[in-house]
Amino acid sequence: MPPRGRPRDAALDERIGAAVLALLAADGYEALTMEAVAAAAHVSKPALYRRHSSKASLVFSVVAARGEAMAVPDTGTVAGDLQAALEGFVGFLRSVDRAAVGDGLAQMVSDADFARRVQREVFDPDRERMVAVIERAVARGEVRPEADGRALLDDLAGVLVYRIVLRHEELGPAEVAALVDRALVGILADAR
Amino acid sequence: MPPRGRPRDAALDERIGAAVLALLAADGYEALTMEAVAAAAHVSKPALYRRHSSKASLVFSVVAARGEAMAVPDTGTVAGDLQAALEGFVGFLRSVDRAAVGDGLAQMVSDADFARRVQREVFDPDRERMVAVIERAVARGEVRPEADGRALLDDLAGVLVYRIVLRHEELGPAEVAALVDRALVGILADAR
DNA sequence: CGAGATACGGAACGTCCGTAACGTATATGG
DNA sequence: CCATATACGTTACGGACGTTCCGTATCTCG
Repeated sequence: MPPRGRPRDAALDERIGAAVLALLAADGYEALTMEAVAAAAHVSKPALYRRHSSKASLVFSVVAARGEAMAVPDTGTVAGDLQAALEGFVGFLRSVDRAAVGDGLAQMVSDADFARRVQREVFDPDRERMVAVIERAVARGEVRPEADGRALLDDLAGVLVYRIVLRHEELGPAEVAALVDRALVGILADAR
Repeated sequence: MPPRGRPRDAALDERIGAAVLALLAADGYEALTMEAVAAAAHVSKPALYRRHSSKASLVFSVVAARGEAMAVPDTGTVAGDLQAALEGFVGFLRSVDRAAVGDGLAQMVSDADFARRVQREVFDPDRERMVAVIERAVARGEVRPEADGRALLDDLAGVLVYRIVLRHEELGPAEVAALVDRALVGILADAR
């Protein structure tokens, strides 16, 4: 059965999304206020809060909807693949508005539902795509088959978030390579 | 030469610290407001902000000053030491007020100075103490001497913060053991 | 001893988030 | 057609952070 009362106006969602992206591009997350979004989208503030329970959730929803999936590299070796993917991830983490990330992380920390949503909509899909890198390496005989690819990728994601977002480290190719080495040394087939 | 004008009253710092701890214990970080701190400490709000640039910074300063150093275990094996230390760290991360952690992380993300301070006052000292665990293992011949202990410990800290604080995972001893395994398999001396 | 610099308390202010109240509009179901 | 449920806009409000102003107090330097 369809919902009871007056349906939501889908045009408002589009205007809201466009307004968020425009304001974000113009002045960044810090200067983006809910009132400005409402005004730019020609929408009332209550209509905004009916759709998005907080500023962090609003921005996340809009950006995640437009977000592109991570590209899965194929360089021929698992080390090369991971290096390329991680450098891409590093670049992404550095390109994002820090205030937005901070607010989003804070929301994740104290709101488990929001954290699960971020996980499901952003991290899990990318991780599932990246598992192919490990599986290919196993098929090539490069990585031992009992290796836990998902756990490895989770570890790498955690370390990168920690070092780049929280510690403000400038992670260059050499540091990424060292990280890949530490992650792979235990699961490569050619025991050294 | 001593500073020019009227000196800060150290008694205020003490009253502020006591007030923060009392309010934190009573109602948690969420309910703690700057005005309540000022009132409980019999201090004006400007005096509060002269000492601490934000609520996150205030609470961090007070809590970090009372914070105890992490205990360095000595179980006889590097795996046992890491297991014990990480379980202690897990318990600590779970015992802390989530709202406070979220606010603190957000501050770290967008304020590099604050992030460095947290790093220097909390993470670095514990890490430096924990390096002894790796060095003992190297001395015993359990771990290969070229292993980078600090990098290993940073990796572990990053993964735990990511999984517990951001992903809300319930990390039991088995998961911690699996994590320790993945971290150690590459640097143990008995190549398997 | 005076001048300058800084701290203190009190009070008010600006800004922003998120919510509530109220009247109007648009859908479904009987 | 009418009752009910929900959406929408306008407006106002409450709560909290962080700042500013002002008069007063307490230091150091000349």
